Amino acid sequence: MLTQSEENYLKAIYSLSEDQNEAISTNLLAEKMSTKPSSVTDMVKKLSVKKLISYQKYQGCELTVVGKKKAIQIIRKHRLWEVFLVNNLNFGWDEVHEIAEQLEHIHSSKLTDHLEEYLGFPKVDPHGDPIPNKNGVFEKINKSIALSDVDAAAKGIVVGVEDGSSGFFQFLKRYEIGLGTEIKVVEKFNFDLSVLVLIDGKEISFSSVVANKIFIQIK
Amino acid sequence: MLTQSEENYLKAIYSLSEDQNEAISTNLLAEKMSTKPSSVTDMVKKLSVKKLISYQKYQGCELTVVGKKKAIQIIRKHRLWEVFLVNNLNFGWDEVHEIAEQLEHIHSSKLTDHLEEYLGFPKVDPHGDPIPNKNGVFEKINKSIALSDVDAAAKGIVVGVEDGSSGFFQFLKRYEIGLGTEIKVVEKFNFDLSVLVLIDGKEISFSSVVANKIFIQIK
DNA sequence: ATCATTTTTTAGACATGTCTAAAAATTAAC
DNA sequence: GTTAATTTTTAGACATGTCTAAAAAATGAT
Repeated sequence: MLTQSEENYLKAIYSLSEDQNEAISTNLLAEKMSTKPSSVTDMVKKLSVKKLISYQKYQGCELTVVGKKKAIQIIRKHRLWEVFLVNNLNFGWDEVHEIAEQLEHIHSSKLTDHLEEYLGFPKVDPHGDPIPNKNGVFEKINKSIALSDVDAAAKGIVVGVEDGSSGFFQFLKRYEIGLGTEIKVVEKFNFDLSVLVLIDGKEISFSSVVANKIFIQIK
Repeated sequence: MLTQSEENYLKAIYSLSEDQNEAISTNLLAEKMSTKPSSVTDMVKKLSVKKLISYQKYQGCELTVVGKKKAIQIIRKHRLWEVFLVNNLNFGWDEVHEIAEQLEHIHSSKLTDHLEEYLGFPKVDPHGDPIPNKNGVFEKINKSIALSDVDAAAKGIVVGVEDGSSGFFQFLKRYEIGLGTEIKVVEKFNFDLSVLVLIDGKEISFSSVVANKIFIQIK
């Protein structure tokens, strides 16, 4: 039986491994876990003994097949609980994360499976992230994301805009933006939350109001 | 924020306090918690510093008003989750305790309240135990219990029998047992799970099959 | 009222998961 | 390719919650 801390490390390693193919460095993992590198070294040794990760001194760590399965099962629980909280208990999608962080550590696969069935075998959670099935299988979905939430340098195509005033649609028309338009985020400005983007070779600055309403899918 | 261990101690002290009015002794609490008296002493000191219990060396402990409120809130969560597991997720009433022991430690009063509403403000859990409301108020219910589950020396009146074969009703008739009949449990035998009871001054031995089907309410 | 038994507490230990400070290994710079 | 900067590990510490063994207090017996 894994402790909550061990489970959280597995989840963090899994998450970081999605963004890069190499082994996860101690420092990177420490930052992700909001802890110190020395603490990470200790934990990484323990998980290595348990064969959940492979780890060589100074070489970072990687999930083993077993470790990856464990991580996916935790993510499965997290996302199923988020669906329950939003769909059944009327929580907003933005307030469920913290509670799901706790619920994901409940140990009972029967509970998870019954919950999944009760929810009607949902494919994605309220944030659009895919939910692994009982066997850990899930589809990699390129979910849409608001321009305001995209990291700088990201490139994608417009897959949706928030239904808004006709003024907003005029705006989109003026800049020749529609579904399928390719947008690249050049820079983001924190002082006013505006976003500088590149569309068809032209640089345009979007206010945060606009950036919140345009959704792109990153390729 | 209380740790799970602290919460479990509060719950145990509350539970023991229901059966007796005096302070809870260290040994009794140790047995309830399946731990050693020395561990209890340590924890009891900590809870005392936090003003959740009153404790004097060698004099046992008692919940303070604040401690009692915390304990009741944990029990509230436990019982609400049991209702959810049985009513919504199709668990049997006998397999939910362990899972509820985990769920009761999720920290979010909003979650508890939303869950309660979602379940339709149930008054009792699947075992017939009352569920405290948001303010910790609940009715003390003398719930019915099968003869097979009653402790020796308990006395009560029959409030129900499980619907069974006509042969069972013949049996009840033969012994002049019906709703309202007073039954006292004299002794229980583990080797065959039979129960020796006293009805209207006569001693009768019930097989476990029968004891499972007769429900009494203890006064 | 003293002695024996039981209960409870203390003292010291261990495991988990964290930290700081210092040492060691790796990587980068010239 | 040696030095400097960075990364990572080690060593030792601390808090939590547990334990064992021994001491202290309370209870019970005569």
